Order: sequence, then C-alpha cells, then structure tokens
Amino acid sequence: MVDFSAISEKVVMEESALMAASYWSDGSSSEEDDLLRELLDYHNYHNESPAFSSNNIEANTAVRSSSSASSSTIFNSLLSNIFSGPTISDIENALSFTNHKPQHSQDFSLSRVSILERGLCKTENKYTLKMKCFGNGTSDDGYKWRKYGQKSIKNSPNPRSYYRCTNPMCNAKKQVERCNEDPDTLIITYEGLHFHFSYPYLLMTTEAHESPLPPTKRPKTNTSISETQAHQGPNAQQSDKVQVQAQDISVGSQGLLEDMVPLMIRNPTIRSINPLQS
DNA sequence: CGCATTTGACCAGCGC
DNA sequence: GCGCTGGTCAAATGCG
Repeated sequence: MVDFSAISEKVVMEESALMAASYWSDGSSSEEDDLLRELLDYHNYHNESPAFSSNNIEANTAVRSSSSASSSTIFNSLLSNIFSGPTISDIENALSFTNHKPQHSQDFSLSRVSILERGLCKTENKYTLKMKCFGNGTSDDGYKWRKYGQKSIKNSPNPRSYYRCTNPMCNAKKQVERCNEDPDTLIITYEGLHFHFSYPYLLMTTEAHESPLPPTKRPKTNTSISETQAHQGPNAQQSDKVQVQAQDISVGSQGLLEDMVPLMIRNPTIRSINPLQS
C-alpha cells in the first residue's frame, strides 16, 4: 500500500484552481464575489482539513498583506500560492520518501513498490497515475473510497475496479486497473474533484477564520470524520494536536511524518526542517 | 447489525 | 439493428 494522498491532493487543488481560474477568466466582478462568497461559505462549513493548515497561513498572510485587495486580487494570491507549490519533481521526491518510510501497516509490509516506472498525466478532466507495484500493493491514496463496480476484462486476470469517494458531497472517482503490457504496473485514473478538501484549501481568508462557525451548518457526519482521519494517518484521533503541529511545522517545530509528507509536497522549503533528514 | 464489497444486470454510446 | 464496450446500479454476500 502506498500513501498517495499527497499526489491526489495536488491533483485536486490544481484542478480546482484551473476550474476556478477558467470561471474567473470570463466572469464579471459580481461573479467573482459570488464564487468567493460561496467558497467562503463552504470553507466555514467544511473547515475540517488540518492538512491544509500551512497553506492557511500562507493564504492568510497574502490576504493580510493587502487588506484592501479586491476579491480577484485575493484569489490571484491564492492561485499564486497554489501554483508555487509542488512540482512533479516534488511529487516524485515525496513518492520516494513515502516508499522508504517505516512500515506502519500490514498492507504496506506486503507490498514492495518501485518507482522505476511511474507517470502522472492529465487528459481532459482525468488524471492518470501509472505506478509500478509488486506483490499485493494497492492504490491507497489517503482518501476513503467505496467500490461501486468492477469489470472483468476478457482474457485478462486483472479486472478494472471503479471507486467513488465516500463523501456524498464529493464527485471524485477513480479507476484502478493493471497495465496489459506489465502486470506489475497499476494504472490509476482519477476523475472529478474532492471539493470537500479543495474548497477549504483555496479559501483560507482572514474573515473565514474570524467568522464564527454557524452551529447549524456543521453537521458532524461520520464520513467527514473518517476522511479527515484518512488524511491524517494513524494519529488521526489526535485531530486538534495534529492541526496544531501542522501549523507549527511551518514555523519550525517538528511534526509527525504523516503530517510532514503532504506539507513537504506543498512547501518544498519545509524539507529543510524535516527531522528525518537532519 | 451495519457497512463495505462482490457481481450480474442494465444502460448508453459507438462502430459496423 | 446488432454487437461490443465502458460505466453504473442494486441485490446478494461477506465481514467485523
């Protein structure tokens, strides 16, 4: 089992930004305000992803530095934060890092993953991730998926599986199949957006943090809890602590490995304080 | 018992 | 229209 949460989050936030950017490109200022308002509302509603904490700080800094900025300026700064984040090489580095971390689950111990062959490409609204995986390796990317279908392919021992995000407000899907030429290679196709994570990532404005959460707008569903836990790894039950650590990491403290990997992906400069590399 | 997975059926799109 | 294929549905089944 390989933790691809970092990659999937990167994919999600890039696609979200692209989507929003295209929306912005021909939109009027009122449309911008509407979308910004919508996103803010959504963030207030789903302020549940500690993994985005470091970027919260970045976004807040950007916003505070221009208190009189228009909504489009705010959004541009957010976009800038997003696109100044991880590159493909960052993803690859994180992959290597992830694949060398101590085994913490039985599934992971059963699989030996090689990065000899991997690829991340985008076709229309789909992202295809190609990875070489020996043994019983699966494609655990950190999100909680529900399998809703499987297709047996003629003359092939490797069926194609269809997964959908368990969050009912999320339209993200993925397919997992094996490469015909190389049975050791998994082809994972992501489609759709994890809006419940990408929205909070995009909009971490000051007002979003300062405005109190409407108590009636934040139902605590099991799904949201489980997804948050899935992102935080085995220490998920310490959600508050994890969030504090993630924020502290950006100012120099040491965090858990499970927290460091996604943060390193988004903020490559954080690697300099990675305790495992010192 | 509740939830996730399995699996055959069903549907739509496409090429012939 | 027919057959093939990809994608989805939903009842059955498994599992903790």
